Amino acid sequence: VRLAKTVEEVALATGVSITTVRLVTNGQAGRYRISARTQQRVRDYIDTHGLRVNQVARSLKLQRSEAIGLVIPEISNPFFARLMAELEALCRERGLVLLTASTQEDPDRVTRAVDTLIARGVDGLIVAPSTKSDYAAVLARPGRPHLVFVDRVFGSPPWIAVASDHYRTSLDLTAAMHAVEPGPIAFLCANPVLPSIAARLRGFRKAAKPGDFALKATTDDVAAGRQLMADLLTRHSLGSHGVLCSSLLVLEGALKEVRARGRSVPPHLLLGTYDDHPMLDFLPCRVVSAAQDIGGIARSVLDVLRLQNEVVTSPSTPILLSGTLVERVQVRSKHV
Amino acid sequence: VRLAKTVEEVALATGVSITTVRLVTNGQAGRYRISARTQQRVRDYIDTHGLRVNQVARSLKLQRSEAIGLVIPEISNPFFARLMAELEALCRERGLVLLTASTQEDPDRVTRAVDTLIARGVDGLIVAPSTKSDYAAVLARPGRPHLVFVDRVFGSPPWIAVASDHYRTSLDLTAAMHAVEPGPIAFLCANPVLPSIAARLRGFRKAAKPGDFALKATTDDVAAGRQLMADLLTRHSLGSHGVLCSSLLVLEGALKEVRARGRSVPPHLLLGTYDDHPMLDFLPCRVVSAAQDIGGIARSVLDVLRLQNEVVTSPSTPILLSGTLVERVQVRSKHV
DNA sequence: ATGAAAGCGCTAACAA
DNA sequence: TTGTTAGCGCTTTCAT
Repeated sequence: VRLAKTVEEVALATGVSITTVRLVTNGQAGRYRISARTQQRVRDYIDTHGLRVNQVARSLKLQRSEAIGLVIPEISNPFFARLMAELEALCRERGLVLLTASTQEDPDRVTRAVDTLIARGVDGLIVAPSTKSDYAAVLARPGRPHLVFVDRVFGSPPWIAVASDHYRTSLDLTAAMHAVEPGPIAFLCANPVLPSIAARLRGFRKAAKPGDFALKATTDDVAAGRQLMADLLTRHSLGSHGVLCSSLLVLEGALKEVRARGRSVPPHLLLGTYDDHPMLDFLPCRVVSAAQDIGGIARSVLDVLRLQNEVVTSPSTPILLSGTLVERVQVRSKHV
Repeated sequence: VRLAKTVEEVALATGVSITTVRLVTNGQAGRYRISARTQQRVRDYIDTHGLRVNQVARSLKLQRSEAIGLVIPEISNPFFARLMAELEALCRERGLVLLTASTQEDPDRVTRAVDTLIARGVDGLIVAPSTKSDYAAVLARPGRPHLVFVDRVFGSPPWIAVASDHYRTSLDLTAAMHAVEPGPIAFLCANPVLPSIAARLRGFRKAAKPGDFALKATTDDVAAGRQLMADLLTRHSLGSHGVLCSSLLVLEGALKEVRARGRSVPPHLLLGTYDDHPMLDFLPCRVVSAAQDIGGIARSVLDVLRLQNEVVTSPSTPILLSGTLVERVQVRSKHV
């Protein structure tokens, strides 16, 4: 591995001052009329050895870090893991570094994470909040990093937010399940206090047919899924309904419960879930899932995030991206 | 949300100098005999308003950032996602921030990522390298951040590395599959140039019985899994062998190929895979998987990572952690 | 018992 | 055409 040289090393090696090196690399060489020969010498050296400037000192001087902060509830949630991956890739393209903090859905930790990231001088903040809180303090102060909310749109915030259009997706997903299989649908629904879950529930109710019903939990995790499936099985057998899960974690829990009872998933079962994952291929039954456009969300977020101290634009309505249905419902021949 | 005040704001509000505020908050108040009354006033203010020091300036002064860098091939790989989550949690406990860069298995990007992170002043580096490269330059320079390798142990490095004991795990996993089902095992093996894959292959060969065989690919991704399964199916039917996949990505690809052929997974199939994932619950067949102790790896890494400019300890052999077999092989009753 | 001041490495205006 | 310098906000030593 050849590690890049510092500015000082370049200056020493080429026999010019540190200022000259920086003028050349900043493209200010023309403005200050550094001689072509000097420029070439510096450039040649850097081309072969590389250049690494101390970003800490640079950040202090410029009051700008070329870093942005991401605050998410949980890295192990596949949605947030992918969101983070997409954002990281986009940031790298733009020469930015992404600082990620996870908060385990603890509102206190969200505040602390935001504080930590501001202390580190991030140029922008992307936050998936756990509760409806007043972040006006961050947004109001001029010179503070600009903040964009993602995934969770509590109420109609006067600040900018990017999320999937869960309501519409839910309409489509419910309709798609009905199209595949006329039987009734049981909706295993995580805590509808979360706005994304609430939107999904509204969409489901709107598209529901007689016989469809929802069971609700008080969290959004695997345990909630187990509980919901347990509730369902006390009243019905698995084959009698389509089952729609409000998130992959709920689906995981629901199937864990089935396993725990020593049962297996009937191949004719119709399963629906929000969010998509390659491992849904593993399921032995028919599955309709609603993939979020995570790449699109990441791009939108970076588009609206103002990294310079620009004038914060006036309050705006949330940016909603539509998802894509993925149907794994083909009839499969018997085992290979 | 109440965001913390800066040192200057605290000093102004309490009517003392910035120095005094810092002496109090650094616990140096006794040494410099700040009056109890002053201390109390400062503390009270901070207790109610909070304090946020500019970490960028602090890092520049102290030549220490309380941040560590993590360089991984791919965030979307569940193993690395979880490793990152575990490291992030441990770092937060210790007041550290984790900077993560992903490199898509591109050795150039690894070097650039290391450079970027050093430029940001990280106190330590954790790297999952993509190839065997000479990182001696990083490790040799005194005053440079200490580097620990994780997951990938190329050769017998003269520097410290932490990984799972893939060889032993592979022995156990192969043996466990034979214990469940006497039939032969086909090992779908990703590119064995990766040291973890190579170790798994060695373990498989050691524990293999007559009739067992390995098919090899040239990458470690979903496409490799599809190809390997395609190869297998040209020669054999799915029911005739246990199938052992060298990683979850290979398993994903293998099952994608089965689906693409319009086939389904026979319930009596015995599947084995390295790495565990909750969604393995989704599979309709018997599964034996080998979970890595990712939490243990994260703890080990942070234990051996020297954040201060301590004397780098002498070359050491890799730290190998054992995994845990997870068997999903119980006979399940018919569908609920 | 508290404040003043230097210096971390960089940038950009200004001096030479 | 190139070098010198002030200052970003903090820590730490020294002066008051």
